[in-house]
Amino acid sequence: MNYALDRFAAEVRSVISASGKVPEALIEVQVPKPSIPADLCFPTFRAAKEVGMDAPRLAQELAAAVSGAVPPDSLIGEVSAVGPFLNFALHPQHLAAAVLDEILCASDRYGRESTGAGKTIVVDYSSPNVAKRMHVGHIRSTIIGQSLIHIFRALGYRVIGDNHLGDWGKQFGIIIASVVREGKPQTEGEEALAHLEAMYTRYSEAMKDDPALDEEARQWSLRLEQGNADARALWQWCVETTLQVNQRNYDRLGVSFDHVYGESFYEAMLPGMIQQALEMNVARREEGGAVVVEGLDEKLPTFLLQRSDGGTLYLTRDIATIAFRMREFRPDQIIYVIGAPQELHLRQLFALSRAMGYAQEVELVHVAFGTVFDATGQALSTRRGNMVYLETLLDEAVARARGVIEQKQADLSEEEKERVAEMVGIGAVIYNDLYQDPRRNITLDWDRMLSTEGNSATYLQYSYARCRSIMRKAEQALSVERLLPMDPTLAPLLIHPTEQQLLKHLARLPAVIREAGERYTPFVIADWCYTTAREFGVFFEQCPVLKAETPPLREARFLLVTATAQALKNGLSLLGIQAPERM
RNA sequence: GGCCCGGUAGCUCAAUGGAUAGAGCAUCAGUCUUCGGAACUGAGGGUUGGGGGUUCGAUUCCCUCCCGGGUCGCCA
Repeated sequence: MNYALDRFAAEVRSVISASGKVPEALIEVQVPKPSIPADLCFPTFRAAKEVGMDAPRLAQELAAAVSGAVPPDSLIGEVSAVGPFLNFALHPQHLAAAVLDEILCASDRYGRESTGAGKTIVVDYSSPNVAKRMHVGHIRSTIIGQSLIHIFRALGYRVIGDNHLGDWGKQFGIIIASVVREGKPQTEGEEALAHLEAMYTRYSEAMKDDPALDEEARQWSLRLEQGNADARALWQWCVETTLQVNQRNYDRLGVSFDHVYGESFYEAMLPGMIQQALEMNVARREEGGAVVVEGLDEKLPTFLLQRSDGGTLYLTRDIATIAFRMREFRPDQIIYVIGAPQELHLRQLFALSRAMGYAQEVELVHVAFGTVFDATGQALSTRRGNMVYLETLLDEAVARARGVIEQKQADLSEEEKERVAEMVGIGAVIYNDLYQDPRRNITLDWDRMLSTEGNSATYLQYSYARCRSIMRKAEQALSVERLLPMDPTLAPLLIHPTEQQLLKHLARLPAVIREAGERYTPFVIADWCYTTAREFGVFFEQCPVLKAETPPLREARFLLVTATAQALKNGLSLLGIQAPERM
C-alpha cells in the first residue's frame, strides 16, 4: 500500500534527487526522534564527504535548492537546514486531508498491506500439553502467537495457525501408568485434568526412587506408540477432555486455530523420518540402538532422534512436522512461538531440517519469549505451589476489573458491566504479555497488570470509549452521511499543534504494523496504541470538539476523533484486545 | 566450562549508527463549576554494568571482563 507517509518519503527522496547535488545512492532519509521538530531528515555527513563539501554547507545548499522545487500539492511543508541535517516537515493541511481520508475510507482495513500477498506463513503456537490444565506457562505462546497471526494477516499473508498439541511421548507413558495404578478419574472437565495432573506429579516423584516405575512408564509410552488398545482408549479420552477444557480459555482470549494437529498426528511418518536421516548419513545408530545426530554444526551439541528402546522423541516428531507442513502448505515461513529455554532444541531442529533438505525454501523462525515469574521473582511451578492456572488468571483479572467498574461506572446495566469487565480483564492479561519485547521475562504483578493508569490496556480502552462517547454526542447533530465523501474544506482546519501531532501519529500505523512483522514484536503496536491514547488525551484537553469555536472546526475535529477511534481499534485488534463502547 | 538471552532513572520498560537517551509507576507540585478525572500539566531523578576499539558521530557495531537468567542425548 501507498500510505501518506510513504508518499511523503518518496517525495522527499525525489526532490533531493532532483536537485542534482547528491548521488542517488547516498540519499538516506530517516525519521528523526520526536524531540526534533521535523518529520523526515537527511543527515548529509556521508554525502558531503563524497562530494567534498562540509556537511552543514551541503545541507544549506540543498535546503535552498529543494525549497523552490516542492510542488504545490505536496505533502512536504517546510524544508530547512539545521547544521548537517536537512529537515523536512509535513505540510499541515495536506497531511490532515490525506490522513483523515485514508483512515475514514479504509476504516477496518486501515493499516493493512499487500506485501504478503501470495505468501504463506505457518504459525506454531499455544501447544499446551494434554492431560494438564493450561497455566501461565502457556499463555505467552498463545497470546503472542495469536497477535502475530493478526499482524501477518494484516500484512497480506496467508497465515495458518497450528496448535501443536503435546499429546505424545513418554509423558503419556507416565499418565497411562499412573491411571493403571490409581484408576481413571471419575470427574469431568477441568476437575478431571486437575486429577490427572496430581496423579502425574505423584507418579513422577515416585519414579525417581523406583526404577521399576520408570520402566513401566517407558513401556506404556512404547505400547501407546505401537497401538495398544487400552492405551489408545485412555489417550483418546485425555485428548478430548483437554481440548474441551482448553476451548473455554481460547474463546475468552479470542484465540482460534486453523488446525490442531497434535504431535500424535505425525506418528505414522516417524519411522520413515528416522530411516531417511540414517540413509542420508546425517544420523547414525549407536550400539545401544539409539539414533544420534552429530556434527551438523561444530557448535551444536549432538542430540537424539530415537531412544535406544525404539521410542521416538519430541524432535523426531518436530522434524516430521516440518516435512508435513512443507508438503501440505508450501509455506514461505514457519514461525515457532516457543519459550526461550527451548532455543537450543529449535536450533537443532532447524539444522537437521536443513541437512535433510526440508528447509531449502522456507524460513524457519523461533520467536523466543521469556519466562513468567510471580511478584516475588520466583518462577511459577506446581512443585513450588505458586502455579497460576489460566482459568484462574482470567477469572481473577475479570473479577478485579468488575470491582473497578462497580466503583466508577455503577450506572451501567448489569449485562454491560459483565461484558466490559470481561473485555477489560482479558485485555489486561493480554497487554501484560504484549507491551514489551517478548524476549524479556515478565512478572505476574496484579497491581501493575490491572492498573487503571498509565501504560495499561485499561487506559487504551478508556481512550477508545472516550472517543466513542464524543462521537455518540456529536452524531446527534452531525449526520454520519456527511463523513464521506469528506468536505475538502474541513481537514485543513486541523492545524493546532496537538491536532497535528495526533494526525502524524495516526499516519504511522501502517509503518508500525510492518515493523511489528519484520521484528516479530507485537509490542511495537502496543507502543503505538499507547502513544495514540496519550496524544488523544492531550488533544482532548486542549481542543474541544462539541464546543469548538466554529461549526466547521467542530466537524473537522469530529472527523479526527472518528479517525482516532478507528485507528486505535485497529491497533488493539492486532493485539487481540477488544475496544468497549463505554466502560 | 561451551552456547544463547538479558544488564538503560528507585521500580517496570522504550530508543532502523545520528541532533538535548524517552515513557509509565512511585515521589513532590499543579490543572478542573469536565465533549467521560480510569484524564491533563510540571518538577526532581542517568558515568546506558566496567574497560578498550571502530568513525564525523556508539545505548546501538567489534573485543574483553563483571553480574543475572536459561540451556547442554534417551522429558517436552
